[in-house]
Amino acid sequence: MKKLKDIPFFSEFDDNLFEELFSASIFQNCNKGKILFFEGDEPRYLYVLLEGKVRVYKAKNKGRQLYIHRFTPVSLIGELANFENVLHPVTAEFTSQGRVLKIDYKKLGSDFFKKPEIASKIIESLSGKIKILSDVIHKETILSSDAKVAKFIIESGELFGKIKNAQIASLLNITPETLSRVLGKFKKEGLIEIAEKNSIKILNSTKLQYIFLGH
Amino acid sequence: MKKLKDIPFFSEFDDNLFEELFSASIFQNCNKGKILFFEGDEPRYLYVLLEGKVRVYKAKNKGRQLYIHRFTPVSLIGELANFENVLHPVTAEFTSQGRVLKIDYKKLGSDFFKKPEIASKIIESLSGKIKILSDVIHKETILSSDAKVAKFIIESGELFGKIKNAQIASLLNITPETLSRVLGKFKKEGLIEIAEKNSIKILNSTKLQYIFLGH
DNA sequence: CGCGCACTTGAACCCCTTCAACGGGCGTGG
DNA sequence: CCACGCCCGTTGAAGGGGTTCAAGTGCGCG
Repeated sequence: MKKLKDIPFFSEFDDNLFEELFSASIFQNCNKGKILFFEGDEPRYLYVLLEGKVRVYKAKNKGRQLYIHRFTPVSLIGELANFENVLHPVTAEFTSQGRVLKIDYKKLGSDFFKKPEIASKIIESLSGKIKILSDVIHKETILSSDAKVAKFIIESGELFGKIKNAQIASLLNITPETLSRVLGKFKKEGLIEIAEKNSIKILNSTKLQYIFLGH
Repeated sequence: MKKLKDIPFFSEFDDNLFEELFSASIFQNCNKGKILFFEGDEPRYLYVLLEGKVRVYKAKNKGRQLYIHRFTPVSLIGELANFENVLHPVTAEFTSQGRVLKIDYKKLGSDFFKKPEIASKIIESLSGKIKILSDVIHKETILSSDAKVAKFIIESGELFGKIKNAQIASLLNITPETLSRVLGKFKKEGLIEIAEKNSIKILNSTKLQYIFLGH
């Protein structure tokens, strides 16, 4: 409880609030691979991610996954299903060692979420998620693979060489083959070049930008 | 102002709240086709849809649109862009005569949204939107056209015959040709039949269900 | 009766995936 | 130090699902 108060997320909470929150919650350490909830699960808890990384995705055909987002501390996870009383629309899985505060929200008073400090955290978290989902929609339904890759190179180009291309492909929800072909094309057109250790150097960022904005 | 209080949405608000809200707001009557904001616009107002219908969509290639949702009264529209301070991710357009309350949210006190009655409306609205967006993601990235159509027949089958198939196709974000082919296939497989005035009769709802759930 | 609009049908095409084979670098073991 | 094997990225060819474009069909309404 001492520890919790040091976390910026909770720092504005007063002691009563803490008492109530804490009495309905437990801490849980999680290993890599731990599933907080599966897509389609009945919601039971609200999670506050305190340490580690959590990947959120939906299941697609043939065991493939639609990558949605990677959460880092401090984030609220799984609150939608609670407020809307629907099944979890996604699966949440730890991709590293970590720790969550697991809140049995049914034990909380019904007006707990109406307290300004809490409500404002919730609003913040929900809007953040809408933004994430809007982005996913934009990427998955509007952008071509070329555009996705161009965008990724500009925004997160430094990741090339640090993680495997197959992982990048899965962040972009495309196949490694497609990623390879697009990179090949960009290289041939002189937009980028592959430097040592598979890292990428941007040669023509204007044109890259153009690709992901307009086609 | 009298009128406003009769609307369930506002009925819990006390007079002070009303005063503040009202001082920052104007009513606006809107014709069919009126655009509240375009995708990419800087957010300036928060809208409360009081009458009429508002269609929300994103622009795709070649003038096509990605249909997201149709709002009916009473709904909050455009609040995301305010809270997250991002550009509007969608376009909002009246598809009928209607009326909005247009709130210049910058005129509101910074803690206006922290008041329990308001916060709780906001939370409600935001969670509703997350649900909408999750659904869009599910439909657009997981479901095949067959599955989309099967789902639509089950959930909104009564619309066939009432509106044109081309309109249904655009709700499903598929082309009229695809819709026609899928309906033809379902008919040939004995899942549905076309009754008078282009309406649809379900012959095998189990199998339809199966198509949109599992493939 | 005939016109027009909506729906249908066919063929080509596009984008991406899938499957399969290949190639190249790197570490490990001989 | 070389050779092997493995992993990862590459490349090619085929396939699939939907769109696009164009032509055909049927039906209601004047």
